[in-house]
Amino acid sequence: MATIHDVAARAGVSPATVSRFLRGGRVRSSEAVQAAVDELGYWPSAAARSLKSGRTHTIGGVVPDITNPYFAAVVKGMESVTRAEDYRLLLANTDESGEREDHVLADMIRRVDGIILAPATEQDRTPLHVRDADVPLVFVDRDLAGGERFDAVLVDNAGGGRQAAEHLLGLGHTRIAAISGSQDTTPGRCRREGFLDALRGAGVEPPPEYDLAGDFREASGYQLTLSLLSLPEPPTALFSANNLMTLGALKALHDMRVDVPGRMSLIGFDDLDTGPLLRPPLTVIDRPMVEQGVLAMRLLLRKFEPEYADDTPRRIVLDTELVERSSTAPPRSLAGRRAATTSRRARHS
Amino acid sequence: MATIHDVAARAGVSPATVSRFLRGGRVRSSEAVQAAVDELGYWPSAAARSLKSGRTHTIGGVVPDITNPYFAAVVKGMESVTRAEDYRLLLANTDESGEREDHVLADMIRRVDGIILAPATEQDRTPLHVRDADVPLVFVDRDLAGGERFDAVLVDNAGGGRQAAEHLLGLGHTRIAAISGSQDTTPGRCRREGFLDALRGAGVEPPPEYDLAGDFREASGYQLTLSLLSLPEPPTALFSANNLMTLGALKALHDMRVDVPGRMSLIGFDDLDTGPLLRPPLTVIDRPMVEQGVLAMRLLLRKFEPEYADDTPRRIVLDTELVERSSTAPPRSLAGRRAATTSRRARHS
DNA sequence: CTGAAAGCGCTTACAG
DNA sequence: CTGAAAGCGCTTACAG
Repeated sequence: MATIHDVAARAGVSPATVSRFLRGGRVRSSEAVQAAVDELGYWPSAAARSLKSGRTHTIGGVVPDITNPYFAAVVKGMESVTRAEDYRLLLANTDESGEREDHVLADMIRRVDGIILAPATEQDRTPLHVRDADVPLVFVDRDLAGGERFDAVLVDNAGGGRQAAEHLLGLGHTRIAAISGSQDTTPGRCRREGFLDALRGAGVEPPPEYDLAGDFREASGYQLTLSLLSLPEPPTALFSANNLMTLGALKALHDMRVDVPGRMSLIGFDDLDTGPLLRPPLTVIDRPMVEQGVLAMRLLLRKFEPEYADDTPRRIVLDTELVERSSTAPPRSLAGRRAATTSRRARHS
Repeated sequence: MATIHDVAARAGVSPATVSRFLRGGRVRSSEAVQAAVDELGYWPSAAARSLKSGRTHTIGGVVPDITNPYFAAVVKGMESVTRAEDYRLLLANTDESGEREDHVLADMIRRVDGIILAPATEQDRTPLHVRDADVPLVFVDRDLAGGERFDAVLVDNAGGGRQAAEHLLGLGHTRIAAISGSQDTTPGRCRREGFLDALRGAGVEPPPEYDLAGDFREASGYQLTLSLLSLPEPPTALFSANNLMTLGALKALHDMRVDVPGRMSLIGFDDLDTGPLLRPPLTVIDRPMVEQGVLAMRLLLRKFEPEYADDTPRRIVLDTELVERSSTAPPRSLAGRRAATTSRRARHS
C-alpha cells in the first residue's frame, strides 16, 4: 500500500509537503501531488495519523441490546452523525452485562475519542474511569448514579410513567399492575416511580403482587404477566416498562386467551414499527429514538471544539407522548357506564 | 496516559522486556512488570500497535439498514464473535446507497483487518478494490455479481421464493402477486425468480401488473400493495419480499379494510419478533439471522489464521423455512371446497 | 532472557 | 512555500 513517501517521490516533493497538501494547506505543486495521490490510490494510514495526533476520529457506541429496536434506532442516529462529521462508530453490545461493559470500556479508552454509553446499571463504576482517562462520555437513555457531571440525552421517564398511570386511571381502572424494567437502571427505576406516584396521587395503592420488576427482556415480560394472571384477583390493567417486555406480556395474554383490552388493558413504553398492526393495536408511551442518537453524538462531538470543551455538562431530557390505540379501554365493570368513565378521565387530563 | 516506557522505568527493565511480557513471553521480572502495569493503569496504544504490526484487530461491518431487525440481528451475531476473539466492530450503515458504501469501504480499507458487507447492489464495484487492497471481504445476505471469488453467507433465496409460491398454490390460489425487493440485489432478484419459476412450473403465469418491484422499505411495500388493490382484478394472494415491505403491505391492507386472509392471503419473507402477534399472525419464510452474522464473522477471522488464508472461497448457503400462521388461507372462491384444497396441497408438498 | 536500535507512516515545529 | 528532522508508542530482529 502506498505511503506518503511514495506520493512525495512521485510528485517530486517532500513528504511534509504532501502532508500539508492533504491537510488542505497551500502548496505550489498541488496538481502534481494530487496526480500522484490519484495514480497511487493513496489513502493515509489511520494508525500513523492517530499515533501522531492522539486522535482516532472514532467514537465508541455501547448499548445493552442492539436487537432492541429502540437501541437499533439510537445507533442509526449516532452513525448518521459520525459519517457526516468524518468520524466512525465502534459498536459494542453488552447484553445488559456490567462485566462486558467494563471490558468494552477499558478497551475503547485507547481506541476512541469519545464514548456514548447506555450503562447496564446505574451503579457501574467503570464509566468514571473513562472520564479519569480524559475520554469524553455521553450517556444515552440511561444515566449513572452521580451522572450529573456528564452530558446525557434522556427522556422524562417518570413523566412517561405518570402519563401511563393517568391514562389507565382516566379509563376507570383501579386494579392496576406494573411490570417494570431492571430497577438498577434509570429508565427501569424512574418509569416505575413515576407510575406508582401517579397511582398513589389518585388514591390507588397497588398491592405488592401488582408491582413486579423484570429485566427489560421479552421473557421477563412474559413470565411476570403469567404470574399476574395467576393471581386470585388479577389486575384489569397493566403497564409494561419497555417494548420487549410489552411483547412478552402480549404473548402471555394471547397464550392465556385473555381478551385485550376486554379483560386486561395493556399500555407499553416505547412504540414499535408494528405497534398499529398488533392484536390489538398497542397503546404506548412513545419517545424520540433516532433523534436521541443524533443528539447524543452531537453533544459528544461538541467536546472536540475548543470553544465548547469546558462547558458544564448538558443534560437533555426529552418528553414522552401518549399514543392511544386499542389495547386500553375501561374495565369491564364500567363497561356499561361510559359516561362515568368519561367524567373521570376529564378529571385526570 | 502511561506508555510502555513509563512501565519499563518503574519496573526497572527495558521497554522491550515490557513488550515481551505483555505479549505473553517469558520474562524474569514478570512480577515487577505486572505491578508497574497495574499501578500505572497501563493499556497499550492501539494506534502504535497497529502502526507497527499492520493489524488493527478491528473488523468493518457494513449493512444497508441497521434498523431492519434482520440486519440488527446479523450485527449482533458479528459483534458477539468479535468480542470473543478480541476483535472490535466498526459499524457503518449505508442506507441502501451505493455511494455511501463506496465512501465507507474506501475509508475502512485502512482502518480494519477485514470487512463483512451486505452490498447495496450486486453491481457495486468498490468491493473489488477492497480485495485489491488485500483486505479480506465476506458477503452476508447479499452477493456481488461475480462474487464467487469471495466468501459469503447467504440463504437459498430462490428456494424461499419457491416455498412461498408452493404454499400459495397449495392453498388453491391462482391470482398471485409478488412485491419484490430491489432487483439489483441478490435477495431481491432471487426471491422473485424462485417465486415466479414455481408459479410457472404450476402453469400459473402472473400478469405484469402482479409482478411489482420495490426497494425493501416499508413505504414501497405500502405503495405497491395499494396499487395491487386498485387493479380491476386484484390478486387473492401476495408474496412480499422482506420484513419491512410485509409491514407496509399489511398496513395498506388494514388501511383499505381488506380482510386478511379472507380477501387477500399474505406471505412474507423474514420473520419478525411480533410475527405471531400481528393481525393476523403472519405466515412467513423464515431463516437464521443472528447465526448469519456469526458465520460470516467466523469465516472472516479464519482468514487471519495462516493455515486457512489461501483456502478457496467458502460459500455458505442456509435453508429457509416456511412458518405457517394465519395470514394465508384458501381463496374465497374455494372456501366451500376445503377437500379440493387439501388434495391440491398434498400434490405440492 | 535482555536491551539498544531501527522503523511502522504520519505530522509539525523549525530553519531556510 | 519548502524540506530535514524529530517523535508519536509500540514491536522485533539482532547482539550479547
